[in-house]
This record gives sequence, C-alpha cells and structure tokens, in this order.
Amino acid sequence: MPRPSRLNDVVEAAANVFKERGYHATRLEDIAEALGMQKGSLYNYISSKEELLLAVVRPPAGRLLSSLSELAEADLPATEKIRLVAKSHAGVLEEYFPYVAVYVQEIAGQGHSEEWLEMDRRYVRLLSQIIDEGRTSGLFGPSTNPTLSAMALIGSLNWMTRWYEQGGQLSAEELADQIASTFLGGLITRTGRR
Amino acid sequence: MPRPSRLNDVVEAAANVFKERGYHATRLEDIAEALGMQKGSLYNYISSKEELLLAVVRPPAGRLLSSLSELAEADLPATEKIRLVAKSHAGVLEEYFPYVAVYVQEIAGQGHSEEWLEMDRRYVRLLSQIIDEGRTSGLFGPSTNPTLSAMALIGSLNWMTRWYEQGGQLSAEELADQIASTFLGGLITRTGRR
Amino acid sequence: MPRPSRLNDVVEAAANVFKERGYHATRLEDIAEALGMQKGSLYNYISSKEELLLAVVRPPAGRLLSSLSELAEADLPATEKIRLVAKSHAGVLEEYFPYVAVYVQEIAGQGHSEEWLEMDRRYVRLLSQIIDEGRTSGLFGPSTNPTLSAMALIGSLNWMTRWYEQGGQLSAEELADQIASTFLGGLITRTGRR
Amino acid sequence: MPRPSRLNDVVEAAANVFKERGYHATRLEDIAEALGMQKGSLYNYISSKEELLLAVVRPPAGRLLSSLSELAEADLPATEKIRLVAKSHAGVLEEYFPYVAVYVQEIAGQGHSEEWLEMDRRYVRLLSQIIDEGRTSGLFGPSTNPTLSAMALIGSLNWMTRWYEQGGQLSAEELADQIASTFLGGLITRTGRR
DNA sequence: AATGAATGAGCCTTCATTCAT
DNA sequence: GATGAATGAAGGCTCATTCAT
Repeated sequence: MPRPSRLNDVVEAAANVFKERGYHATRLEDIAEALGMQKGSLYNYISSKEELLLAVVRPPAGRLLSSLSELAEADLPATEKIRLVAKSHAGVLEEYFPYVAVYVQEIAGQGHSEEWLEMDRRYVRLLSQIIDEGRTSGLFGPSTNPTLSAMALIGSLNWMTRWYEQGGQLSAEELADQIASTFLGGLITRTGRR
Repeated sequence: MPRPSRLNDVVEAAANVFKERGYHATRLEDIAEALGMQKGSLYNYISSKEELLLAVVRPPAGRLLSSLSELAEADLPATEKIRLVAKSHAGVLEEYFPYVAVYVQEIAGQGHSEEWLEMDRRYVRLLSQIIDEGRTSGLFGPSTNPTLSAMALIGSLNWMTRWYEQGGQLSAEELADQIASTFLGGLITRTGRR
Repeated sequence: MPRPSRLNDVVEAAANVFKERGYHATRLEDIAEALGMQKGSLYNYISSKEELLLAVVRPPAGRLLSSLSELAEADLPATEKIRLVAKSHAGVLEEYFPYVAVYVQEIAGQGHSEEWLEMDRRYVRLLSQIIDEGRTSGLFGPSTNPTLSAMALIGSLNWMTRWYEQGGQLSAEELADQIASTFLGGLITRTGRR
Repeated sequence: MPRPSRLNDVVEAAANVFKERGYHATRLEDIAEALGMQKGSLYNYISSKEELLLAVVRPPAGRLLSSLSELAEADLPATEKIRLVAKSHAGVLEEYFPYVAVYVQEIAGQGHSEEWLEMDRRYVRLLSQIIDEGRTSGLFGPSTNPTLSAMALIGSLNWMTRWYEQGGQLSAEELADQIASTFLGGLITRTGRR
C-alpha cells in the first residue's frame, strides 16, 4: 500500500511556518527543515512558493465561504444564522488554525488578486444579506447598516487569529458564541432600558 | 535658514508604500522612487529598513494608546467612553491612514518584539478596564467578558484598515460611531424583545 | 559515491586571490570567477567572507604554531632548535604559500581578535623561551634580549612572504637556513675578530 | 596671519586611522570624525582617498630611502653603516610612527605600482651593496648572500611596525641597535668559538 | 572652508528555483 | 523521491565622490 503523498505534510508545515513568520519572511528552507528534508525536495510536491501559499489558504477560505453559503440559505431567523455563522467561522478557525491565520494575514481583505477579491466580496455580501434579512424582518433595527455590520463582525472574528491560542479555557466556538451575543444584543443590559 | 529635513517625507513615503505592498514586499528602491531619489540616499535619514518601519509605526501606535489612556481616565460613563474610544481610534486611522494600516498589518497582535507586545497588552487592558467599569456599574450585563469584548471591538476597528477608503461617503469616525452603537446596543431591536 | 566537497577548492582559490589583491580589495566574485562559479554559489561552502578568511588562515597558523611547539620541547641545543624553527617556518611557507602570505598580511601581529592575539603571544613566547635557553646555557651571549631577538627572527621570516617566489633557485627552506645562520652567527666573520 | 592649511592635520589623522584599521577598512568618514569635520569637507584638502594614502606614505618612504642613500655613500666601514642604517630606519619609524606603519603594511614589498616597486628595489639594492662592500672588504664572511641578508634585515626592521609601541622602555633606535648587533654578530657567543 | 544631502556604483548576502545524480 | 550543488536575480547597505548652499 503506497503511503499517501506527503503533499499534505508539506502544506501543513508551510501553514505552520507561514503563520509563525509570515509568508514573505519564511524561506522555503524553513519549511523543508520543519519536514526534515532539503528545500530542493519541496519541488517534488509544489511548483512555487506562491503556489504553496495558495495551497495553504484555499481550503480554509473555501470552508469559510461554503459554510456561510449554507447557513445563508438555511431556513432560520437571522439572529440564529448570525450566531451559527460566528460559530462555524470559529470552528473552521479551530480546525485549520494556522491555515486560517495565514489566510487572514496574507489574503483576506488585501486585494491580493481578482480571485480573492471576489471571495472577499462574496463573503461580505452573504453576511450582509443575512443581516439585511434581519432588518427587513424587523428583528434588527431599521437603521442597521448591513455592510458595515458585516465588516464589523468579520473583523471581530478574523482578529481572533491574532490572539486566540489553541488549548485555552474556552474553545474558539464558545468565544465566537459570546462575540455573536454581544454583536446581536449589545453590551448594554436590557433591563436598564425597558 | 536650514532646509527642513526630508525625514518626514521619507517616513510618509514609506508608510504609503508599506501599506500598498506590505513591508517585506517593498524594496527600498520603491520608496526612493516615490521620493524621486536613489535608494542609497535614504540612508541619510534612516539606518535600516527595519528602523524605517518603526518610524512609520510608532507615531500611530503612540496616538492610539495615548488617546485611549486619556479616555480611560475621563469622568464619563463606560458607554460614553466606549463610543469615544471607537471614534478616536477611527480619528487616528483617518489622520494617519497609511501609518495605522501598516501598524495593524505588521505589528499589532503579532508579537513582533517585547516593546510591541507590551503595547498590545496595555491597549487591551485599558479597554477591558473600561468595559469592566460598565459591568460593575450595572450598565453592562453581568456576564460580560471584558477582555473578550475588548478584543472583539479592537478587531472590528482594526479591520477597518482593510476596507476603509478615504474619501467615502462616511468618515471613519462616523463608521466607528455606528460600530460602537452596535457593540453597545446590539443589532437586535429592543422593542422586539420586551 | 559522494563527490568530494569543493570546500577545499574554494578555500584555495580564496587564498590565492586574497594573497594577490588583499582581503578587503577582493570581491567574492573574483574568487567565484577563479572557480568558474557564481558568487552566490560560494555560500554553499561558507557563510561569510570573513569566515572564508579564517578558513584560509587557520591551517597555516596552526601549522606554524604546532611545529614551533614541537621543536620547543625537543631535546636539542638552542642553536639547533633555532635553525630548525626557521626551516620549518619556511617549510610551511612553501607548502601553504598563499595561505601563509594571507595570514601574515592580514592577521599576524595585527590584533585582529583575541584568538589571534593569543596565537601571536604564544608564538613569540615559545621562540623567546628557546632563545632564553640558549642564553642560560651559555650558547648565546648574556646580554641577549630573547623577546627582541624572537621578534627580529619572526620579522625576517614573515617578510619572506613579500618577496619569496616559488620556483626560484633556492627553496624557502634553504633561504631560511641562511637567515638562521646569520641570525645565529652574524655577518661579521669570526676570523676578523680574533 | 592665516593659519596654515589643515592639510597636515588631515594627513596625520589619515595616518593614524589607516594604521589602526588598515587602508581599505577605513572610511573617509572615520578620518573626518577624527578631525571633527564632515567627510565631504575632506575634499577641500585632497582629491581622493588613494591620494590621501600616498600623502601619508610618501614622506616616510622618502625619508627611509634618502637616509639610506646618504649612509650608503658615507665613508664608513660596512659594519658601521649597517648599524646606522638600522638606527636611522628606526628613527624614521619613531618620528613618523603611524606613517611608516601604513607604508609598511600597504605599500612596501607589495608591488603596488611601478613607482613603489622601483622604490623597493632601490632600497634593497642600496642595502645589499653595503653588505657586499662588507663582504668584499673581508668584514663579512665570503659566503654572505647580500640580497638575502638585506631582505632579512629589512624584514626585522619593518616587522617592528607590528609590535613596537611608542613610550616603551627602549626607544626604537635602541631596539634597532640591538637588532643590528645581532645581525652583525649573531646570537652565538664568540668566546665559545675561539 | 564647511556642510548636508545626493549620487551611483558596487558588494555581500539571500533565496526561489533548477537539475544531475 | 531525495539531495547537494549551482544559478541568477535581487535587495539591503556602504561609501567615495560631488555639489549647492
């Protein structure tokens, strides 16, 4: 039984090193070293450093977008959708931690290329549509700005890549759940408002 | 009459190019070109590329931190402080746009060095103290997690550097004001909750 | 069957070019050219130009010192030791000609670093001890200044790197033998002195 | 009364720094700094770094050669000439210490250019003629090799630039006198030889 | 005379990429 | 698949030199 190609190992090592040092600052040699091979050997699996970045970054980006797409079409109230969006975003973050971190740092919102610009736009559009649903349905206030709100939520979630550490007390999903709560309900206590 | 040093020009040009291409991807030649000089001439003003990054990044970081410090000590309710924090954060963003963008992309939350780690920690600490005041005083819900909430707000605001464009319909401060409103009051309409 | 590393070739080429042009004036490109490779390729063997200098210079320095050490401990009259020191010094010079020349020009007696200062001191100390033996045993005159005499002999021998050319009538060892004779016996004929 | 041009100061500062760091390793800025001026200002006195080296090196070289020439023609026995050559060589060394050190390190015996090659040759020729006189007159042994002996003496004297320090117990001339004694009479005591 | 700024050539070093073995 | 060596194109930085003020 032939062992599976080590391509996955290569991409994973790359994700880890890219997250640690940043894409430009990491040398292929660093990645090779993490794998216990020589840098030249990497070219048995990839054809360029850039391609390696894309290999790191496409899976989490795809996951993020596809889970958002699914939720967008679900038959749920906007509040519920938002909460689930946050949780699934965080779930992907947790599962593909370094991959997502690299995606956020190097690609998301950077105008890296048309491919990724389009992905950014789609993500924002889907999320703001959900928010708009909530507004239209009266769940959210009429003055809600869907796009801005989407950006704000995305920012909160993406920023997690800069401080979240695996193995902490709260899982990424629990943290995202709390963020979603604040985002939906605000910090201000309702009792004071009635 | 001594000519004014062009150091400011150099730092400004660097901020612009760093924002556009990212620190590692910009060559000193790019910066020199933006200034109409040779790359070697830059060394009349700086002693290394790294130092140039720091020169770009220190002013906005200082501004951000000092304005937060001031507000933290002000005699205002936490709600008001939060709103003002967001607005001043955005004010700095607008005033020093490329500088702040470079700071957020290259430094903030990156563990770049002890100097900056400490700055990150201070910023988070000050903001979570404000949120904690709000909780203690009963303005914010008792289950509020001050640190997490601080992170969420910081993420929303810092993420602006990836999408905000100067010259749009709404100023950065207006956008930040809306973000603060959501953060404080939530998206969900109160009437729907009674 | 592993190819033999070309490190030796690199160091040898460096020795030749350093001798010809001097360390500071030679560009790595010169060395690469002498090897028929690109300058970048040199870094497969060395990690810096400075290290290359040390690689050139350490072998002859070690040889010089170790052969002197051996002779110092031999059971021979001081006159004989001196003669053999000169001959072995010249033997090393001949065998490692450009290496020794580089060592003498760039390192010896230059206070380049503590490592080399110590080597200088040891060489002088050993040689002056030999001379002191000769004085104590009555072979050499009582007013002999061992350190100064050591310096004088070392100077004569090291200066050979500036004029000795391989392939001449007399070998380096023969020349050194004559130098030693003069050093020991003087130019003045003994018969004239009776 | 116009103060004398600072050209002398410039050359002196250059001599000191060249001696300390070596010609290639010193930057004009180092020299300027030693003078308390900016490097650009040096060009009010010199027209190139190379020229500055020559300005440092020509006076001592000239002195060395002219004092040797004078002695060569004097009506003295070869033994006396040799001793005086050594003493005057050392006298120049002491008077122009850093200048001579630079000359010896950077120029003498280096084949720097035709001008200096010729100077080297003349120096050796004059000294070996003196030695040859001694041989012819029977003062020195018949097997004396004048050129080689000249080289040996020159080496001993020039090597002083690597270890002599001004302000020591013995003056350079006293040291040279001892060196000359050894060179003439040898280390071996005559009494043992009768 | 002096200076600060600018120049431009050059050098060391890095690194993605290639390739023969 | 793996490797060590080689490549070549940069890129950061240095520094002798120039020049307007």
